[in-house]
Amino acid sequence: MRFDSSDSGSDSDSSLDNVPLKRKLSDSEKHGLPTPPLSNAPLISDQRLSSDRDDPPESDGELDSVNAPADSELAEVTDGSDNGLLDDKKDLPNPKKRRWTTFEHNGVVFPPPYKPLPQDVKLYVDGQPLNLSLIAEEMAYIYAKSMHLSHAQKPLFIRNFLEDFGAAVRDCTGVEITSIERCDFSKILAHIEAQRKLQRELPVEEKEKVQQARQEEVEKYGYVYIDGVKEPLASGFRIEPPGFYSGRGDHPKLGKYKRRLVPEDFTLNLSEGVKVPDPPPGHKWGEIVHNPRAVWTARFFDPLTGKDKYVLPTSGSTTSNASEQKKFDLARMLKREIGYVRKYYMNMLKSTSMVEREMGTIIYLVDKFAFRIGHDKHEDNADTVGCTTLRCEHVTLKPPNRVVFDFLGKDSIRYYNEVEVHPQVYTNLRIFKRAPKQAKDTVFMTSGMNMLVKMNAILPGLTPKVFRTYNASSLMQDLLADVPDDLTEAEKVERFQDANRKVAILCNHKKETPPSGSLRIVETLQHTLLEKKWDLWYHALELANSFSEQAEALRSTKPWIFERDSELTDDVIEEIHTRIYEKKVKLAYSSSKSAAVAKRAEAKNMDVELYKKELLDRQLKEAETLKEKLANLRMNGYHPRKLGPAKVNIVLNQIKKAESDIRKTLQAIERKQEYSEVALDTSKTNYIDPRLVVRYSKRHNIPLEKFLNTAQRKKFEWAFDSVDEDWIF
DNA sequence: CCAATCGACTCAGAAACTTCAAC
DNA sequence: AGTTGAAGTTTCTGAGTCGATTG
Repeated sequence: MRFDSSDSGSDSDSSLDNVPLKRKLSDSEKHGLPTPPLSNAPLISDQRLSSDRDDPPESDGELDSVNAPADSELAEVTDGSDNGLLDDKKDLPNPKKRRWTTFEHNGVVFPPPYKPLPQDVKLYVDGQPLNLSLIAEEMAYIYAKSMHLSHAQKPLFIRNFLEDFGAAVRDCTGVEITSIERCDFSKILAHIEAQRKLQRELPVEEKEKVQQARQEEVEKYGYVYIDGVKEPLASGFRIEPPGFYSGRGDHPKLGKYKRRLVPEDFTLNLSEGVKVPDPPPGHKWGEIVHNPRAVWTARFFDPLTGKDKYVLPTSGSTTSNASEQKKFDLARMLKREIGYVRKYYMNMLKSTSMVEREMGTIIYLVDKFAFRIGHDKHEDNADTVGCTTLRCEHVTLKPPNRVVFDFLGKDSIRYYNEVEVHPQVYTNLRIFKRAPKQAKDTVFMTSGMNMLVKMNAILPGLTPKVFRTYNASSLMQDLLADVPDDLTEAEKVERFQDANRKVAILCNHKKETPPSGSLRIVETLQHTLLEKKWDLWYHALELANSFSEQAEALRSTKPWIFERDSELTDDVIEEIHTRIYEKKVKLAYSSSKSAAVAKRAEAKNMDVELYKKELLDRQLKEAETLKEKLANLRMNGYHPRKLGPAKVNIVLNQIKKAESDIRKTLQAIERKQEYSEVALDTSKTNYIDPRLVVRYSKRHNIPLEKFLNTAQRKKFEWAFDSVDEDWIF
């Protein structure tokens, strides 16, 4: 037992009194026992770093079995005079360091100016057309373009929109708009639709011209030359047009107007002596700076959010590749040290210092559930939380050691998970939840910033995010290792996707699902399923009617086959029958038109048209006969004709086929649904070490294209060569 | 000194756009 | 054989993290 039983689960925990009310680290707490001294002295010896097979035992990732490190062991790791991680830290991007000597680019692309609507296209308020100022009209136009989107339906969005748009309308017309219902955008909407249609129907060569112009724009503005090397920029070099704020979740500023940006809003970053790009005529750049410690080319202050926005090099650029690789190598470093790190924070869990105890608990959660750390944020943001900002209402305790987490995380994506935690973690959570709180009802007092300091003290370079990367990549590696060699390529691709999906679930990456049943493919599958269920039941009835040995045998082994599925109501069966009939008719028409039929006619030396017609007639007749037969079955209560002994085996096979079809269809539906809410791309692009993908591809000799799309392959080019099929994360 | 804020970067899902394939 | 919807891909910009700076 790692923890004193008197400590865990006991109400008499006297250290409760020590719960500090301030998010503040006193010196003694920071260095509180029983954790090792946390000076800047390196913690990790060379030997520990160089060997990844040396880790203290862990039972398949279960923390519960991790023992606290013996003092001697800690002493040993504390003693190391040289620290590989620390060395590595020297290579981390050092913001004080110069990143370039020459830094040259052509500035940014502004969106085209607003083109006024034709005279006869107006906004109507209370049935009256309004003569809007250019700016008010532009707002109306932009709103009309996106009014169908779901976030634009939210009352908050409409309220904020009406506030800003209403002011603009009042300024130019004196009309007060008090509700959106009084506004009629239909004329503008129709105009937008007409424009779109025009765009769609543009001749091919015109479309190509547009494409080419866009390409030239990319060539001119889409790159920065860092020390003479051409590096691609993220799409932000195209400046965002005016719009209405589209924050996620319940963001207080949803629907507020974002005005058009002008060159005066921008700061450009360039090296001294290079040509400053010409601002658009009649304008000046806000500021020109020479900041060699940063790689952004342009920046503007967004007055709505109060934050700076940057134009930066994008994936595939040298700087991005380097930090990408650094990120994964740091995560690999954590993998090698994870035994040590886990012991360390498991030790903290029962510290007499409440701050230490909190921090241990936080690291446990970050490690085990891949939570983001969470930082304090300003109130006029959506109410989302990370680990250190969890409030008591987000954490429900269920004795003896189950916990339900239910909160909105980044992008207001809901995290819901009921889990088992280590008993000590459970005890700690109970103490923290019960402790008297200041204004905010947060579970923990420690801030995310304090956690950064703490983690860096445990392992230089370690941050909360590293746990996410490490756990994602590590899980991916384990899951891929389980894939046997003798599967087909398709199966191996599927296994890769399944692994990818499990990683995405760990990271809680989600996507909006289309309303259930709206997917045609799911509907078809559901129909197929019902059809197969009908098949099964019908053939079972036939078999039962044979009074054969086989029927009796089946009745004793699989009695359920003879039972009518609860979904097969009379109405449903009638629908199934209609579909079967319609399908047959459709098939008749399409097959009679096929080239194969024409060929057959020629082979028989018959008139093709005549042959086709005869065939069609025959098949249509068959369809009618089937229809009647099915109708009769329904009418007389599903009594198929008596089955002769010769047919028994045929029907048995049909039953077998129906059974397997049902199984396959159910699997297909399940797979479809399982994938419908999970976003695979985010983890593939940001958390799974691309070298794992390359290794899998090489090991099973499957082209990389099956796993990564064009953009991802470009992004991960740096990983292609360094990896063989034995590479280990 | 240290908590709050700033600056610069990575991560994120929705929507738009493009291509593909099934009727 | 053209339409239509789904799947794949790109664009867009918002929302985090985290190291440095500041008051």
